[in-house]
Amino acid sequence: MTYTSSLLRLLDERGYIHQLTDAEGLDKLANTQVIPGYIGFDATAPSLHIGSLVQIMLLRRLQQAGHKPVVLMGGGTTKVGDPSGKDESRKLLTSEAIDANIASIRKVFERYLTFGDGPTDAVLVNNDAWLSQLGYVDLLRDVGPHFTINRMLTFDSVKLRLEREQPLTFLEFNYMILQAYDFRELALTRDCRLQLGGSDQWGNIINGIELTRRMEGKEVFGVTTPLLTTADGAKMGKTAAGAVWLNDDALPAYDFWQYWRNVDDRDVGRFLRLFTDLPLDEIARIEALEGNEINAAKVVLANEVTRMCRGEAAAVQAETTAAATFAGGGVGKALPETVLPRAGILLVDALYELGFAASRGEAKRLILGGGARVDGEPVKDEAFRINFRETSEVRVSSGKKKHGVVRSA
RNA sequence: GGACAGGUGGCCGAGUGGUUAAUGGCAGCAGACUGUAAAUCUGCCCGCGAGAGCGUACGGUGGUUCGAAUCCACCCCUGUCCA
Repeated sequence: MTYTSSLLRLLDERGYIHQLTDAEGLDKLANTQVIPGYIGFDATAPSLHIGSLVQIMLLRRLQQAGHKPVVLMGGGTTKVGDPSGKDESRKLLTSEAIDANIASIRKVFERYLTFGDGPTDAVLVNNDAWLSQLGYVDLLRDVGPHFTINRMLTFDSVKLRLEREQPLTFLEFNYMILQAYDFRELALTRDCRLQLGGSDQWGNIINGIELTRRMEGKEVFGVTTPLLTTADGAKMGKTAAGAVWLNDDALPAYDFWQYWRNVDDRDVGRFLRLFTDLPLDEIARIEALEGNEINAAKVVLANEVTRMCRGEAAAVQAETTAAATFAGGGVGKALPETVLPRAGILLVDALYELGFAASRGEAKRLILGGGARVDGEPVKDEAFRINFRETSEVRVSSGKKKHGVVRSA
């Protein structure tokens, strides 16, 4: 359908919409009032990674379209553990750790959203505030009648575990109930009318909608985004070094920039629409570039996303460093760096210290496999020592993409 | 509580007494080709050690044996069915 509200038009044309519960109803509502809409985020780590970036951008779009973003931090649900997260060891975090995580994660949201007390200003809430107040019997009586086990068993997260014959604890089984309760709570206390989320959250969102309707007689809506995979089918955001974290202190800006610079050709246009504020006609123009020229679009993508997430200075420095490193064969400021004693050090140790190899053995194999370079020259001798005769800094590379600097002490 | 089936390296999954640091696949890293892309082909893929080698590893603990992921005992965990 064609939407009349600026909100749904914006989301639609930039590729955020996978499913929505009542397109017409939501479209109408978006035209008549400011809609507080929320998305839930996990608080198990001190930083979110780019797997959550669509969701963050979604809240940003909500605000851009004149509505109110509500960031729901799952401080309470974190204590229970999401069963869809495979069988991850749900280590029990202390309340202090969870609070610290939330404070850290908030910093990223502040780059994407405007917080405050105004009608369309973003707010951040923690579901621990209400979940930890719940009494078991009360909860059972209030919420229990609205869920049937029959239905709960049909949920993918549950079905998957059962089919794979993996354990699903009762604790985890309750996760969906608490999530549904969140929607009802936010609808009641903050007049939240909309929950957004990834397509894997569809079931949870529906549960919340149903529960809110049954308990409060209130109509609320849900929107999901397509599950974001890279063009070759992998889940987004995992690299060798681990997740692509959003927080500065979790991943250097240079590496963050490089992630975007290296996306698959086929992903460039989609990512530009989702993750940058560039106008659509501009995106259409640069994503049409072919062959080698598509690289220019990737640089734009990297610059825009890094600027938004890490700030202007970080983006500029990352680009400068990349240019110097790849085009000039030189050394840029933002490369990883390690300082080692003057007396000639083993290349093996340098690779290890720079984080290009997880162990010295791995570093050796890298050298023997022909992947190590010193100042651009391949080195195949695993006993190679770096000497600082001429200069006090040497460029050490693992493969063609990972570069670092070794300085003499 | 009982019967049966299971627990192997990041994941999946072979292996039922020795030549097994453990077949194969996925993921990952590197090389070639390229455009810091994709696809393809090749090599690597527990740790320490220059090396010979040493250490650690097949749920846990003991045991049998010259020798165990493989056999035995007990325990823990998971699944299915029964009570």
